Amino acid sequence: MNGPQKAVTLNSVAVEAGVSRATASLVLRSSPLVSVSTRERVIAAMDKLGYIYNRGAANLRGQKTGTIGLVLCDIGSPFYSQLMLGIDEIIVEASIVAILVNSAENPERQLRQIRRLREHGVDGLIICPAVGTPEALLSEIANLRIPCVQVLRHVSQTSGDYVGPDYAEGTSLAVKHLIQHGRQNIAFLGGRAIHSAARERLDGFRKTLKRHKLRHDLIIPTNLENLADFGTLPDLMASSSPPDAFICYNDMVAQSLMGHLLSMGKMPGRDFGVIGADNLPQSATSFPPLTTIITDPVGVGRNAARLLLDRIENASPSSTRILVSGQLMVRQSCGGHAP
Amino acid sequence: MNGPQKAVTLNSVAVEAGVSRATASLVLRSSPLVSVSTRERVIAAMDKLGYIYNRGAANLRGQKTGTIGLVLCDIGSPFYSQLMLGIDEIIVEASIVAILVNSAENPERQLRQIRRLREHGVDGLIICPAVGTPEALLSEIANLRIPCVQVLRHVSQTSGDYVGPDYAEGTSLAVKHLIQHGRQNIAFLGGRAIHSAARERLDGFRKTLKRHKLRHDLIIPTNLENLADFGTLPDLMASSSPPDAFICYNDMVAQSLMGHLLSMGKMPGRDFGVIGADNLPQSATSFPPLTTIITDPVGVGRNAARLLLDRIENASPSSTRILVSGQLMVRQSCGGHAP
DNA sequence: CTGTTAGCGCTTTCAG
DNA sequence: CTGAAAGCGCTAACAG
Repeated sequence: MNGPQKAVTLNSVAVEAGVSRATASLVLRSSPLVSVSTRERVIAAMDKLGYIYNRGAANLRGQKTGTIGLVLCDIGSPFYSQLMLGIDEIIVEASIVAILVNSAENPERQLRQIRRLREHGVDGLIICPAVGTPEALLSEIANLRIPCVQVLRHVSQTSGDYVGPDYAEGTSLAVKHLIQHGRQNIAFLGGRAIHSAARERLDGFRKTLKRHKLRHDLIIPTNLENLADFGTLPDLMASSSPPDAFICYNDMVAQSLMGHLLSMGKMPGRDFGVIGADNLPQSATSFPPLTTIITDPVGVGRNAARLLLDRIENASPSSTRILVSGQLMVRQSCGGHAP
Repeated sequence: MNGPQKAVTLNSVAVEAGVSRATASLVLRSSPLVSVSTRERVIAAMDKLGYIYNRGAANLRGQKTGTIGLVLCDIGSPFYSQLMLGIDEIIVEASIVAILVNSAENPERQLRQIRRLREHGVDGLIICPAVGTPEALLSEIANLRIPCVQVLRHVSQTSGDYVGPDYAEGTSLAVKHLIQHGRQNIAFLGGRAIHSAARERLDGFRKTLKRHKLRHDLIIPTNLENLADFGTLPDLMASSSPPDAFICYNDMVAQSLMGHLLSMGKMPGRDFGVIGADNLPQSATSFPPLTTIITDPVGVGRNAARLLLDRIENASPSSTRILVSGQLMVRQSCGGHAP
C-alpha cells in the first residue's frame, strides 16, 4: 500500500519480464517488432510493478515533448475559456497536453512566460498577443524553430500563422441587419482600436455604413474592463441625432448596455436595436434575448490547434491565415420575434 | 539570423566561456561558489550563444519538474477561468507552470488525463473532481506520492486536502437576507445534488429555513447545461402558494431566471427576490443588477495553489480543508436600492 | 524478433 | 573556486 516507492523504471520492467530494456521500450511504443508472448510478459510486468512512463527522459532522446504552450492575455475571460475548449478538443486526440500561461496583457510578462515555456521544451505555441507586443517577438520565436500560431489577434498584417474570427464580416453582417430593420443611426459601443481584433471590427463597421451612405462616426470607446463605463454615450443620447441602434464590442458590453437602457425605461429591440458579439450561452436567455454575432471561439480554437499540430509535423516557412466566418444569431434585441 | 540552430547546450556555453560544464551549471543556478569574473564570462557566453535552459534534462537528474497539473471538469465555464486566475497568480511567483487538462465531467477521461500528467512528472495536482469520481482515485494519487488538492468539490467528506467556497454559509446568508426582506416562500433554483458543491448549497438552504420555521422543500432541480431549463418552476408558480423569492445555483441561472420573470411582466426585486451566486462581472450591470453570493473563485484558486506549493515543499499525511468564506453582494434584484 | 551499445543535457559527488 | 566522471530513464542504431 505505501512502500518507499522506489522509482520503477523501464529497466526494472525489463528485468521483471526477463527481456532487455530496448525490447521493453518497443513494447511501450507498441512496435510490431515484438512477439505477442514477449509483449504480454512485458505488459504484465509493467502492471505488476506499477510502471509510469517518464516522458521527460524520453524527450531528452527524442525531439518532441508532447506539450504545447498556450499564451493568453486574459485567462479570466469567458471568451478565452471557450477558445481553450476548442484547443483541448483537438490536442487531446493527439495525446498532447497544454501548458497555460497568462500574459495579463503585459508584453514583458508575456516574454518571460514564453521563455519559460521554451525551457520546458514545448513543441509549439498558440498565442493571443498582448497589446503592445512587438512584431519582433514573432521572428524571435521563429528563429527558435518553434511553430507558433496567433489566435484572435495578430501582430503583423501579413506574416505568421493566424486563426481568428472574421470580425470585419461579422460586424458587417450586423450593420446590414440593422439597416434592414430600418435603423439609420448606428453606433458602435466599446473598446478601442488597440489590437487587430478591435480594428477589424471598426473597419467592418465603417466600411459597411459608408457603402450604405450612412453615418459611420458614431463610435463610442469604452473601457472593457469596466462594464459600467459607457464612455460618451450619455452625451450622444442627449444630442440632436441620438443613435437608434448599437453594435457592441461583445455580448458582455451589450448585456450591460441593455441593462442601462432598461433602467432608463427604454426597451431594447423596440426602442433601440442592440447587437452583441460572441454568442455567450447566457445571451440566449437574457432579457430580452440578445441578437449577436457568432464568433465561434471554439471553432477558432479547433482550427488553431489543427494548424499548429500540422506545423509541428511539417515545418513550413509560409504563413497561413484562417478567418473563421460567423453568422448572426437573431434574437429579440434586434429583429427577432418574441417566442 | 537563421542558421541551422544546432541546439546550444550547457556544454557549448562552457566551452565558449572556457570553463567546465559543472561550473557553468553552477552559474546557471546562481550558486555563490563561482567567482564573479567566471560568472560574467559564462553569462556572456550564454547570451552570445542564445542558450536555453533545458528543464527536461535537469528534471531527469533532480526531482521537480516545475509543473503542476490542473484537472478541471469544465474548462469552458467562466467560473473556472476565475479559479485559474487565482492559481496562476500564485504559481507564477514560484516559477511554476500549469498543465491544464479537461475531464469534461467524465471520470474515465479524468483518469486518462491524470495518468498523462503523471507521465509528464507534474510535481502536484489541483483537481476539481468530476461527478462520479471514486474515492479510490485520491488514494491512488496519494500512493504515487504526488500532492493533490481538491478544489470546489471534494470526493470524501473527511480525507484529502480541499479548498472551496463556504457554500453552506453563503446560501445561509442569502436565505437570511431574503427573510429580512419579508420573503417567506423561498425556492432554490437549479442543479441537482450530484456533488459536494451542490449538496452544501442545499444543506445551507434547508437548514437555515428550518431554523426559521419556514418551508424548505421548494427545491427546483434543473439542468445547468441548459439555461432555458426551469424544471418544475411553471407548475410551482401556478400552485396555491408560489414562491416569492429565489436563490439560484449561480449567477448564470439567476440571470436566466430574471429574463424569464421579466418576459412574464414580473419585476425582480419588487415582485420577487432573486439571489445568484459567484458575483460574475456582468451581474453588476444586468437589469436589474443582481444580488449575489460572493464565492470568490480567485481566492479559492489562490488558497489552493498556496496549499499545493506547501505540500510540494513539505509532504504531509494530514488533510487540510480550507473554506473560503463569502459575503452577500446586495443589489437591486433583492434588497438593494436603485442607484 | 531481441540484445548491445551509445548517448540526449543536465546535476552531483568528489578531487583537486 | 573549478574540473572529471558518473548517471538520471529513455531511445536509436546496429548486430546478431
